[in-house]
Amino acid sequence: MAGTAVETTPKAEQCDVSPVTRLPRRADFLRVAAERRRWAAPGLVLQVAPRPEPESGAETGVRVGFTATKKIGNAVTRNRARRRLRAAVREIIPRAARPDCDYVVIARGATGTRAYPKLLADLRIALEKCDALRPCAAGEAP
RNA sequence: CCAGGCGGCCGGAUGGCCGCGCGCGGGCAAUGGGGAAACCCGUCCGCGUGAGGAAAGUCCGGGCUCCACGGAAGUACGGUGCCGGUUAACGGCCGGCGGGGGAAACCCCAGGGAAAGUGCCACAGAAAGCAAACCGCCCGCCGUCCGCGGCAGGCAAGGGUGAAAGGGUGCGGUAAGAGCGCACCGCGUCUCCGGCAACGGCGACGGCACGGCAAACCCCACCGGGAGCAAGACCGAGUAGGGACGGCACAUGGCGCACUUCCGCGCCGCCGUCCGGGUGGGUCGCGCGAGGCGUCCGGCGACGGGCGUCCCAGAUGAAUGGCCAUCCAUCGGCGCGGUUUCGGCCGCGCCGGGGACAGAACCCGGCUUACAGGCCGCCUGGCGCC
RNA sequence: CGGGACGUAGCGCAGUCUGGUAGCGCAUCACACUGGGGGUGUGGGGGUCGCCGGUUCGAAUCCGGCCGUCCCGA
Repeated sequence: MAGTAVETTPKAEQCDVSPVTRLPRRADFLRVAAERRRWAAPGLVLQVAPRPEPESGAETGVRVGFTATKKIGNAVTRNRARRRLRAAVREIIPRAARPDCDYVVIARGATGTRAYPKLLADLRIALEKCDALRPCAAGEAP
């Protein structure tokens, strides 16, 4: 499924990839959570909020933050969950997500053990359910 | 070969695709982007480098940083606790000593003081700490239904209670008994000897006087200022109810320096100038160190010293990864072969499972706890063979 | 990073300082009162005292080490 995006060269012209940066501040996490646009999949929870307009107008692409709480395990478990989510996000978000939003991905207990293709599917479905699919990529959804 | 004990070490490997942090070099992007500013930053390529033995728990000890701090004596509080050594230091470690366990190798022990004092020892038991006598034993006298009973004394062997009952075992001794006498053991005191010491040993004397609990209060000896990298420093915007400095005013009082005493010190009100708080703003602190490895010397050892060599993570919503393949170690099942002390063990093949505990956050020395599996060395005991 | 509290019956708590018997309320069970339910009364059952060691004759209690939960401060 990663191959489909690579092969669609003509589409890539109109649907170019957005650069992904991290969301580092607690205030941003709170703002995204307050928006209450969220979807819980078996492997992850996704929260979405429109990015506040930077008046200078320079878009920096989508911003993504990760959360792994103590509830899902010790430090090793949390690190592994966050790294898998990071890998999944890198594979999906730049092409499939609306570029004018901020995202927070929260790890769940199954994040570390869920089969990777299913984790990718979880993220796609969550984007769709949160109405955060990139318009031109909507038809590409499985 | 089997069983056991001790010490040390390792803790998956190789490859493919796609990525991350930091450092260095080069190209492109510049009149560049974000931001109030300090300050931070792109993209492409190459090279280097990137978690642990416990990085964990945060139980001790230090370095470092800031704060506090005048001195003396005593008190309080907390910790440690056989002796000697080691160390920057320790509650760690090493070597001894003593006690306990084990057939042995070896293992375990908060192991100072109970004749400084206070307290406790439930239940049971006559009696629980100071000597005493419930059943009992015995001489004498009296009575007698000849079983024994009473009185006056002597005794603590035996019984019984208990975790513990005023030394233990044996012989002698006696009316019965008793360290009453003797031997051995234990205990105490003293002399001498060995040892730096803890302690051990020989001997003499004592004739049992000294129950246990100090992880009960306590006594003795020694140690201890407080806080922690969110320490702290600088930069930026920028304020007063805070601070510093200068001037004026000023007490007899109040507060503070753990407590007390003595001496000592600081602060309090007004004006001016400068600084200054929060907002988890930014940068530094932030990796050459009680450092790693090798080797030689001293030491039983912990450890110390010399020489050579290496530079070895620095994130901050937090890099060190995601996915996959093969191999190896290994586990379960089946089959075949070998061996056996009939419990098993070893080798080969096939199928399936499948990587333990766990992630640096200022650094270091320990301790404690978790951990699939494996390797090496030494020691003790048993069996077999030569 | 620093500090503190708690863990005892199904639930909520005493007992721990000062060591020897684990107790109270609710719930639960049986019986009685009632035509039945509720309610009341009487009686009963139920606890590895978070786990592992140590001290002691004896540990829920004292000491040490682990585990878990919660709460403060910076």
